[in-house]
Amino acid sequence: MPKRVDHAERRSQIAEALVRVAGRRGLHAVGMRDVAAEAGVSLRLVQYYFETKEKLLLFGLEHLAERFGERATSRVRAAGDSPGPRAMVEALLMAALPTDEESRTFHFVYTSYAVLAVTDQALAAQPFIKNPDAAEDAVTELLRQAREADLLRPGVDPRLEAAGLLALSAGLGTGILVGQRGPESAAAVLGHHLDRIFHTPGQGRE
Amino acid sequence: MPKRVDHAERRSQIAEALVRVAGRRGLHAVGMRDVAAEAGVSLRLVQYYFETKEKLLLFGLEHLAERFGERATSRVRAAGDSPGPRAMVEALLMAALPTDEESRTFHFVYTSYAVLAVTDQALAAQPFIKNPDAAEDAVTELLRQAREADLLRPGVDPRLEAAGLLALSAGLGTGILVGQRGPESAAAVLGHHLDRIFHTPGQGRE
DNA sequence: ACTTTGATGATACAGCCGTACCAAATCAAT
DNA sequence: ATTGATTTGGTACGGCTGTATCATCAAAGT
Repeated sequence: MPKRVDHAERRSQIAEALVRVAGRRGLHAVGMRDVAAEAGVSLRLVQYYFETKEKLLLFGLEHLAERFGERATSRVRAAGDSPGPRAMVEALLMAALPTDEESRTFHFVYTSYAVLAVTDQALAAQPFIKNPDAAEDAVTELLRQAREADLLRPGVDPRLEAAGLLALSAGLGTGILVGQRGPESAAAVLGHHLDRIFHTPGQGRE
Repeated sequence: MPKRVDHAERRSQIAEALVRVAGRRGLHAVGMRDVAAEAGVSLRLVQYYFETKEKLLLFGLEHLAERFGERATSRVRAAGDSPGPRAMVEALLMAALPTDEESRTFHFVYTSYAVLAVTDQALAAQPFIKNPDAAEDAVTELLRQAREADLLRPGVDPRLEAAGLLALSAGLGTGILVGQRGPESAAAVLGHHLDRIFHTPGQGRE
């Protein structure tokens, strides 16, 4: 048979081009031609791999979520060989904050998707419930493990705190995005709440 | 002289039409023709009061912020004749949560504006820094008053907690918006954090 | 080597968008 | 009644959008 090209990789390349241009000019302002130009291919090729724009956007969202997942796990691994629950939770939440350019793009484009998803059923279907729910489950589980290891202050409800931490991180993130708050300030607030939940290793009281 | 019409009121009527249709179909999908139809006027009239779409959007944002301010103060007043700081803070934060249709529209359209503002300098200029900063100042001041009245648990930093509460409320709000979380769940998380900050009136411990 | 199949490029089509222009009503106050 | 602000209607222009059509080019297997 003819030419062999890895379809999945081509689609990923195009999807990353979509994310890049969306991060620069906003998702609402992204056209097929922009994506094609950013990816360095022809408009026709974008249509060839994604027949319609809706499918492109959908795949772009999946790709974005996947890339963020990789980033998050990479951050967690960078926290040490066998990081404690606190370090893992902190790495997880900090990875979601738009501090550097990559995470800023991620947060921005993802929020744009979220806004679109409110009125677009096709977008809302999968990721915007399943994805944060998974994160909440993960953090909840980490807090449970921490509680068993007696790393938490007494009276801490893992599920409630996990939900709060994630919502807090999201809110701080958009605060940074719109320029209301600096990354340091957001990190300080987040750190304060982690201190509130976790015992400080060395001392009993802060 | 000819017909006397209150320009400010007409502009407000059109702006509310903009908010309504934006709440239904999304801000990105709003056109001048849609606004005109929703307001029950001609397209020409919309151009008459707002020469350009950008000015219409700008005024729509100001109008939205103003309307939300009124709603918030009304909610605070509804909390009682002389509500305690906790009731005021709670009313403030709860007013921002998209529970009923009105607040849902507000939160949705406002978030849409925030996303637009990231790439649109004209939109970002005023409201997205000044506005939340004012809210943070207000909550901070309320917490300070509460601390002086010995209503807070020891070791509470008003500014830090105010920033956290507002970011938390914003994050929970978008969580509700995208369908990840119910209003009750969000209210529970928020209430938990208020309990954490404020003393429960009757008892020393929860 | 050639054909088949995949990949690519250029062009064109409707359709909607914001904006603009023109002409004609409508109505209150002088 | 004249004046002038207000409102409406129609109509049209570029420009952009997503999508479709046509033709072409490259490679792999019988």
